[in-house]
Amino acid sequence: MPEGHTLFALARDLDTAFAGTSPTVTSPQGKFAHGASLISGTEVEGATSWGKHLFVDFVGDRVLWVHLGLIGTFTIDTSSYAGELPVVGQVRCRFATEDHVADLRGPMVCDVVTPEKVDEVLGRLGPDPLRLTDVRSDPDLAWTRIHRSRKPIAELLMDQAVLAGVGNVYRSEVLFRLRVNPFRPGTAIKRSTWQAIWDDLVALLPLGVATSKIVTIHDQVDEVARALEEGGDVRLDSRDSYVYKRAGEPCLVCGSRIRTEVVAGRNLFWCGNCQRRS
DNA sequence: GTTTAATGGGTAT
DNA sequence: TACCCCTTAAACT
Repeated sequence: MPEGHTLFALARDLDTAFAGTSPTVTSPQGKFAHGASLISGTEVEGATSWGKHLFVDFVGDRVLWVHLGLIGTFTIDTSSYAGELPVVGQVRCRFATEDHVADLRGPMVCDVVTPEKVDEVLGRLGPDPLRLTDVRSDPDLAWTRIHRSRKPIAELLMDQAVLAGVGNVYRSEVLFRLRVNPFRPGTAIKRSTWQAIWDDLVALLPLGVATSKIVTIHDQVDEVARALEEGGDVRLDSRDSYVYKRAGEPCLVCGSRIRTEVVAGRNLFWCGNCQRRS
């Protein structure tokens, strides 16, 4: 269930759990047996993410490269019996120390690679709104591709070479929040509109990291942002969206029926009445 | 019990 | 554009 916020939080949590340790790495399911043997017992230097890609750095220039795809999960268990945690289901890769067990299931990519390969992967990815401090995360890099492309903006937002980390929920929701017509070609999008989309993602994704939910409804965004500023507990029970998965229901703003159509291979949701901006 | 959808993306046609 | 892969839970029969 991964968009960029999920991977960012996962990298942070893996880093906390395993950096400086030398976990036993196995492949209970067997499909990663060789890769696991290459890194098992080696010290973890740290874990980072870019967009939907996760990298776990090991001493000795070996990197575990993971992409969860549509259905992958990577869960960390910190129970006191973690070292004896039974294997449930198809576990491609397990990290285990005395204190923690992390199980990877259903990834699209799980490979041991070199730092050079990581650079190659990063080179194919656009700016990540969660990595603002990195020089590679310049929104102008995305703009260069967007304003030259005749593809609809709803498709461009999903293109990881344009923008890294946005998936099917954030694209529908951010386009609604900014009232942008999802079918406008990149060539028709105003620069100020792109800047507004980027700025909104920069604001929204950290809320996703903090809550493990995609928060886009304005009231909830305000509530979570305030809680974060105050450093308090960030809790959010409901999981609402303006348009995502609400086909046929009334728009929360104008009451029109929310529409849906497959764009870039996934179900796009939008309000035809509210979203007219270019 | 079987089918489908799911916050993804690569490769072939 | 179509097909394929990966896993799981919910929606079907």
